[in-house]
Amino acid sequence: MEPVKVLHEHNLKRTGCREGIIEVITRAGQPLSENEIRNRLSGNFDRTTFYRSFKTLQEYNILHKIVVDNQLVKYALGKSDTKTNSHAHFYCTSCNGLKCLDPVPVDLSGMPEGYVVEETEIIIKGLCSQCH
Amino acid sequence: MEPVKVLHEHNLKRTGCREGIIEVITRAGQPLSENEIRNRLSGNFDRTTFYRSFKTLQEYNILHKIVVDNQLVKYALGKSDTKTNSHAHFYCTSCNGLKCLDPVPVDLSGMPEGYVVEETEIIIKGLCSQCH
DNA sequence: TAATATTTGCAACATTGTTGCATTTGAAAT
DNA sequence: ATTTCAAATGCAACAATGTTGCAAATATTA
Repeated sequence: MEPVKVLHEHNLKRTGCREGIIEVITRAGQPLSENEIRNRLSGNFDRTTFYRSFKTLQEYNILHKIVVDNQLVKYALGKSDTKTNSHAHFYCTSCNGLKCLDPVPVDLSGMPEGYVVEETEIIIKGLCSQCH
Repeated sequence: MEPVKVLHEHNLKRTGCREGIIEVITRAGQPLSENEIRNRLSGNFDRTTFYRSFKTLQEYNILHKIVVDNQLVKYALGKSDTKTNSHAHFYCTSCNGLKCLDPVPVDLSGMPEGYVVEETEIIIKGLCSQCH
């Protein structure tokens, strides 16, 4: 969907930074890091503005954050989801690319007594089809 | 096992920082952050030394790093493992405690064509038995 | 005890992220 | 079209986590 529409639907102001982020990630078709996004954007935004935009867009489930090995952070469109069916992410250790996968079933029958599960996060590492 | 023995077994020099890290995490019985470790240690070590010790101990599979939501980093004893049976971690969103779980089966039958899986990481979030 | 390869501490720097505050701006109301 | 004002921005400063280079200190081995 058009970035403008997405923002309007959520009653968010239309700003260059927000629009740009959505558009760039949409066009790339895969999660991108802050730098990857910045390099693809025409406008020049302060880092604070970026982070505030990321935060807002995450709060409205317009995008979600993925962290691999800490220090490698990328952002993807859509909301991340929960519980036993986790929205998983694939990380290619060769090209550093990320890919959102369909939910991967996780067997939580072995959880210890008294623990309540609210959400699961899965990072699957390996080689993507390009790098294999 | 005694910290000294662990180090000796891997032909690592016995230093206060390495010994202390192993001992403190062993005693705590759960993964600890850099600060939690520092506060429990008697000696006062430079942050660089800490990180180099963590690195070495990880290379020798004496401990492993766990990252939650990026920015929350903790260290645990033992090696983290791989593939379809992932050594999972439970994160309590109330007390911020971490717990290493038994391997949790992950169904990777839905992986796209041409992708090679080398390792999976799972963070399960929720409430621990104390906080429930 | 002496030799030496490792480890340490310090300084500097990198990345990711947040907060406070004054200024600017998008969009609704007039 | 202009006014209004809450929301967004830019800047400066700071925090957490982590790395690199280099000289000084130290653990083990001979």
